Parts: sequence; structure tokens; C-alpha cells
Amino acid sequence: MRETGSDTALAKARKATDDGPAGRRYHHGDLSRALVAAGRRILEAEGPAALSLRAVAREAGVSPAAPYHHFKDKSELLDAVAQEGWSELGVAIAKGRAAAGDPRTALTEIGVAYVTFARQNPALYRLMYHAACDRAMMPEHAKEADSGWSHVAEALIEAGADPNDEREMQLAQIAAWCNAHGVAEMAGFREFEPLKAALGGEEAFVRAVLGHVGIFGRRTRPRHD
Amino acid sequence: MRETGSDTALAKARKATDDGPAGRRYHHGDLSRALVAAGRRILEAEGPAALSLRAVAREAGVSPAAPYHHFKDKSELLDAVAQEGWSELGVAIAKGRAAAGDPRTALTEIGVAYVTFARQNPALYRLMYHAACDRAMMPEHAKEADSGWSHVAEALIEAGADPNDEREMQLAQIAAWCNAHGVAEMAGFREFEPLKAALGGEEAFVRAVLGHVGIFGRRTRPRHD
DNA sequence: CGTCCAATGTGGACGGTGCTTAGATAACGT
DNA sequence: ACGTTATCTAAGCACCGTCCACATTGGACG
Repeated sequence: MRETGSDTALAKARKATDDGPAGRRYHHGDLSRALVAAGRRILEAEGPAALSLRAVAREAGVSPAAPYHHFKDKSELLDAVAQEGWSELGVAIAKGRAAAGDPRTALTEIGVAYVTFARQNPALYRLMYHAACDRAMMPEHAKEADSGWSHVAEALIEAGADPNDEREMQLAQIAAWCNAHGVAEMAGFREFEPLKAALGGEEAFVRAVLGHVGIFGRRTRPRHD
Repeated sequence: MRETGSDTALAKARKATDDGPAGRRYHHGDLSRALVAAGRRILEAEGPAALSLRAVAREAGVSPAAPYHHFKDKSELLDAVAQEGWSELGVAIAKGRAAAGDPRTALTEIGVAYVTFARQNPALYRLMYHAACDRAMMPEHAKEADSGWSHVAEALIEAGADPNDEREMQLAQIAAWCNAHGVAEMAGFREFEPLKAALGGEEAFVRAVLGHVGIFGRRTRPRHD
């Protein structure tokens, strides 16, 4: 159940695509994916308030009870949408890090990539964070290798942090993440518009705010007392 | 309407208090306040999911439609609860700042007070922040004198920031706020439990994370290039 | 190839929700 | 004392999340 990547599911999906748009069959073929996609479309287009299970089912062209064969809960569907978001955030962070030639600026670029993603997908980001906070845990995806979290660790080491000092490493990671999250959620406040304009746009603003924090900016190595 | 502090309202409230608990009268006397208080009780006791308008009305011993004579919307009621929270946060920050003898540590203490409040009232803090983000604005209370926001500014100046450099002042304020917010929302993650324990409790953990950020900690003056 | 089964989808129902409208009640000013 | 106005109730609408019994289907297996 919900092995959305299995061969049979793919075969079904292919069949479904072969039908004309009016060719509604009883079985959808790949409802799981379709529901997640529909949820995300609604989230972006109509906001989180409109993101009801029934609306998602409607958008997928299916009865309101159908989703319960693929997700135990509404929240489980939302979790799936959130996971997609975290996965994309990881990609964005990796790109940001790769784009920084100098390892010293890698952390800054990671922070900018993080905030940029959040600002470009505000509703999705909120959902992502909401899901993580509700279970008081980092999102599953953040723990995997090649996730945003591990990119931060690697960038810290490349920038000169001592990989053996586990405590400092963790603190630096957490501090960086906390700060990026804070900026991501507050960068949209209208009160900051004049400052953004004065600095030459939102990205410059984000860089300036992040740069005010020791971990980002050019003074990268954590201070040991 | 909704001049909850007026003399007449107080008089009504007094009368209402005179009745025995069973003395339900047609007019409540001070419904606005009672609704906000009920909302907060429900929020703390049963979580945000249980915070429905009808539940609030029930808790206040009134019909489901009654709140609409005092608040245009459910969200307006929630805003009132949130404002109460912001006001208390301001007090907590003022206390934290006052508790710091040395002006150099004032900013740290403000940050700790902020995060402590958020961690002690997690549901309320979420609601507060949600309300602010929804309108993409700082909460009303944050703009008043003696608010948390102005305390940060004053503490920055006392710690040596140049009050004439408006841009740097703003950036430092924003950076401090973003970071405190980030820590406030992520300090509860279970993944950090071992680190918290190793550092000797949550407050020590919060201080350590905040201390990893240039603005907090001992190196308080913003660097000018 | 036929048959059965498990997976998947439907329709309908239940209680709960935000919100509106019409009408009852009480407090206040004149 | 009386009418005005603020406040509260009752009833109802549309929508929501969720569950149930039942219909339909595709695939496994004989």
C-alpha cells in the first residue's frame, strides 16, 4: 500500500495517461501521487485555508472518501506534501552550496538558498515547518545523507570548524538553522520593505541579515573560548 | 462596542461577579474578556486543534453566535489572544533585560527571556507568530514604546552600537529577532535532547545556541566593514 | 480461460465547524 | 416610563473530517 514507486503503480499510471482526459475510469491508477500534487497546487493557488481533504479529492477527480485508501489521515497527506518540500529544499541547498566557489562562502550561500526557497514557496514552507514542529522532530528527510542538514555540517568543516568537537559542530549547525528559519519566516514583513529597497532587493536584505550573524558571513570559524 | 476597559464594562463585570456561579443571566457582563480568557485556557489545555469558536463560547457559557457581537471573526478573537501574548512577552523581555546587570549581557538576557516565554507557552507563541505572519507584519504591540522590539534597540545602543547608523541598527535588531524566533521554535526538537542534557538543561542549551550568534554573546558590537 | 480476492473507489451518513439571519431580552439615556 | 441600542439565543446553511456498507476492478492462481 502506498508503494508509489513500484512497477505496478507505474504501469497503472501509464495506462491512466493513455486515456483521454474524459476517460474517467473507476480506478485512478496513481492516486497517491495525484493527491499530493493536487494538495500542493491548492496550497499554492488558494492558500492553506482552502487545503481541505475534500478539495484535494475534488481536484483529483475522486470521491471525498477515496484518499482514505492511501492516507490514514488528512495530516498524513499533508505530511507527504511536506516531505516533498523538504526534499526540494535539500536540492536547493545543495545547488546553493555548489554555486559557491569558495568554501568560505558556502555557508552563506546555503543560508541564502534556504531562505530563498522558503520565500518562493511560503505556504509550502509553513506547512513543512508546521509538520516538523507538531511532532517536535526534525523532518525525516533532514536526517538522510545529502540533506540540507549534512550540507551545513560539511560546509562548516570545509570552512575550518573542528569536526572532532562534536558539541561545537552541533551548536553551530543548530544556530545556523535557527537563524535561517527565523529569517525565512520574517523576511516578508512589510516593515522591512524600506530597508530591503535601500539595500537593493530582498536577496541583498537576506544576505545582510544573515551576515550579521557570526556563523554566516565571512567570519566562519566558530570561536572557542 | 468592545471597549473592554470602559467603566460600564467594569460595572457590568462587577455585577456579573456578584451572582452565584449558577446565576446565569441573559447578558454576560464582560464577554469580550471572558472569551479571550476562555480561548487561552482551551489553547493551553487542549491544544490549537480544539480551539474552535464554538468551544470558546461553550467554555464561556454562551451560545455559539454570541461571540460575533464582540469579534467580527474567529480570527479576530484569536488576534486578541495573540495580542495578550505579545504584551506578556514584552513584559518578560523587560524583566530579562532588567535582570542583566551589565548592559553587555542585556541582549543575551533578552534573547533568553524571549525563548523561555515561547517555550513555556508553545501553543500561544505559535498562535502569536501565526497571526503576525498572516498579515506579513510585526504585531501591533511590538511597535509601541517599551515593547520587546524597542528593548532590543536600547540594549544594542547600550552595548555600543551606533544609534545614528540606522541601517546597522535595523539589521542588528532584525537579526537578533530572527535568531531568537528560530531558536524558540526549534528548541523543542527531540534530536537536541542529548545535547541539552550534556549542556545541563534547556536554558544552558538556549544560551549556547544564542551565544553562537555574533549579536548575542559577548561580542556585541556589530562589525562595520 | 475462469474464478476469487484484495485493492481501490463510491455514496451516504454523522457530528462538528464558521458564519448568518431573525427574533428575544435587558440595560441605558432621555 | 419609554424607546433605543447593545447583547444574547435559536435555527439554519454550507462545508469539513471521518467512517461505513457496498460497487468495481485488476491481478493471482488454478
